[in-house]
Amino acid sequence: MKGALTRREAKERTRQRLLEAARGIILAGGETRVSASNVAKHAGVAGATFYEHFANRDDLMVALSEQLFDELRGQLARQRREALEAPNDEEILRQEFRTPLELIAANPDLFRLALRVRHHPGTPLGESSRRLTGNTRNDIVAELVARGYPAATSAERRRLEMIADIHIAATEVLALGHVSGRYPDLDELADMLVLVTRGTRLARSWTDRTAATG
Amino acid sequence: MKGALTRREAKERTRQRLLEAARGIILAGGETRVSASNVAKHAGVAGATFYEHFANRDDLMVALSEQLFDELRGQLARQRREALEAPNDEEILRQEFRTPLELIAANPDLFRLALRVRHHPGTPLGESSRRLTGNTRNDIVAELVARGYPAATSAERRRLEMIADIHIAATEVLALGHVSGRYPDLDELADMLVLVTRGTRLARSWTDRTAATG
DNA sequence: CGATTGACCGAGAGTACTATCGGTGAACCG
DNA sequence: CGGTTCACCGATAGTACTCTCGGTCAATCG
Repeated sequence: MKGALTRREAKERTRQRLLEAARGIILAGGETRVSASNVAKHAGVAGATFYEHFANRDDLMVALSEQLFDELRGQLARQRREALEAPNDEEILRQEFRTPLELIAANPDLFRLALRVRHHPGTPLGESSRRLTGNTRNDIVAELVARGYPAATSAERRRLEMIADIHIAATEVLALGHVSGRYPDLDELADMLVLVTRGTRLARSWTDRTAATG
Repeated sequence: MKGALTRREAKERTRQRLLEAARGIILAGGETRVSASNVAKHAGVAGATFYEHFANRDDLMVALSEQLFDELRGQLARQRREALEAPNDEEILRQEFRTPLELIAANPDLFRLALRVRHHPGTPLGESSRRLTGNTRNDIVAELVARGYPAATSAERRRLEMIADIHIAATEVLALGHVSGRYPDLDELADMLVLVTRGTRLARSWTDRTAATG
């Protein structure tokens, strides 16, 4: 049962070794070093074996991208759902910022990777990273609607997206400061992010005045 | 004077052709296609000629990085200085957001490039992009101090950096939405960014309570 | 004008990677 | 147990790139 693996098990094990090798290389910041030959070398298999498991480099990247960000996406969604069940007071809002901050702080390499590849169009990693942000934005918009923000007109919905974008961007930039060592205290970051919501909250009372400000 | 170039002029012209070719390739999103041979081909010179002008690929990237972001950095600094001379009312704050938004909207490829390379450590483009953000952050911190935000303790100065980070991140994420076609109205974006400052402004009255929130 | 310099070039050696092909031996199956 | 399958491998053709070297010829200089 242990020393004797079936062929199928052995092959799956090799595939995971290849994925792990690629994951290690890429989280260490070596996107460009993720080549079929280099991944095979790190996984301890011959170069030709790589092509028994993946059609080409891109095929590996697709599989890896999903594996890399899927877990993070799941955790974020779950934490957000849990927070939504609680009463709607200030401390809960604060927790809603704390949990993603903690998640990021626990996975700094993965977070840096997400930032690094986000604006790379046409790459599997970029797609996956943007999907993560897109999901989060949708969740936040839904929550804003639940909190009573207007979403009747397209202008109002666009504004909710803007607010969500700002909340995400603010969270990320402070989290980056944290993993870079500049902002050590997560509580302070969460407090600051709550203040941001105090500002964006004011948009709730905007009348619909499509570009009629000047 | 026109058909007859001195040797020095001709060489400088070839160098600029190489830089322009590289610029074109890179702004089109082809970082990986910026190779000595490809740049030479696009510039219409032989591959060997590349090495008459640059020691290697990285040498070109250093020169290109400075050229690419220096102009932008200069424009940003100038606009910020102009805005600071005006009286300190709401409309001026709004203009301080509008001008960078307009600058970004006028240079979408350059903006996307800056985002794309920002988190790439050890590359000349990354360095240059981060230097741009760093300058902007310093400018904003200085302005916050001028507006009366406390900056006596290191905790207070750190908070000013956090606020500056948030203002930059919010500006950038909305600008990205604009160049992506999601947020067409720059006025609306500027209004939203002013609201963000209404939130972060509340941190001005924080007493110094180093991680003493819970 | 005659000699020299140097900007440019073609050719090519060296390197790294992709993807394929035929072979090998252990797992698998009847 | 004997034949078959297939996961893995070594070798290698093909591609793209880096960087160098020696040659060419017009600009430059005395």
